[in-house]
Amino acid sequence: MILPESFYERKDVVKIARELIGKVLVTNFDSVKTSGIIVETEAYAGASDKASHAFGNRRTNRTEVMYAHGGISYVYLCYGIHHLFNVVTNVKDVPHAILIRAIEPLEGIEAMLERRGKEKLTPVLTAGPGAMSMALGILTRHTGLPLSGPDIYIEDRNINIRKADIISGTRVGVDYAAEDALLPYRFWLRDNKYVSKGKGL
DNA sequence: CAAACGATTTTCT
DNA sequence: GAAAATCGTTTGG
Repeated sequence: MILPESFYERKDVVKIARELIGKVLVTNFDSVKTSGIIVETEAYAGASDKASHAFGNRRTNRTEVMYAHGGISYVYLCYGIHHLFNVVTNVKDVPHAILIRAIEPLEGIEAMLERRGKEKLTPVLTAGPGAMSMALGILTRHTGLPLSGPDIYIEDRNINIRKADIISGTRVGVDYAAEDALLPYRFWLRDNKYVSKGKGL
């Protein structure tokens, strides 16, 4: 089933980030369906999180969509090249978001290989937020779309994930956030080949 | 209006 | 392991 809006509108962004592990992210652009199991996420707790674009309730054109109610997408262009896909959570005016960092490919692998210019299926295809977005065809113009479909949505397919296999740790690429860079806001599946290496660890 | 920078990935040494 | 690629957003004049 497709996750309902009530799933995203809860107030504990870290808990939602953990629960997204094992769910299935699906995109359906231009009649091409691609999907994968979410194996890595990071929580960004808005106003109180120095690593978040919305730290201190900073409000700009770019971050505006984070202040909407939960259940929509937030896509941000990083380093002028990479499109990073986030899920907006919590209620209106609370800018929480979850970065989806990696998936394990399920459907539309051929299309993903073509989008990435690859020939063989390797973890590099979708390990890492920029690579994953490109494989799924996600662009900045897809920001603000509802995650209830039809273009993009997240499903619960009752994939069995053992709680003990969900590992938490520090986030990647946010060293500048001082003490907030130490928070255990990153979650991933133990021993999964598609989890990005990040910089540390 | 001009300048600096980033929630990254790829490629070269 | 180190450095480049590359552009929208943000910030300062």
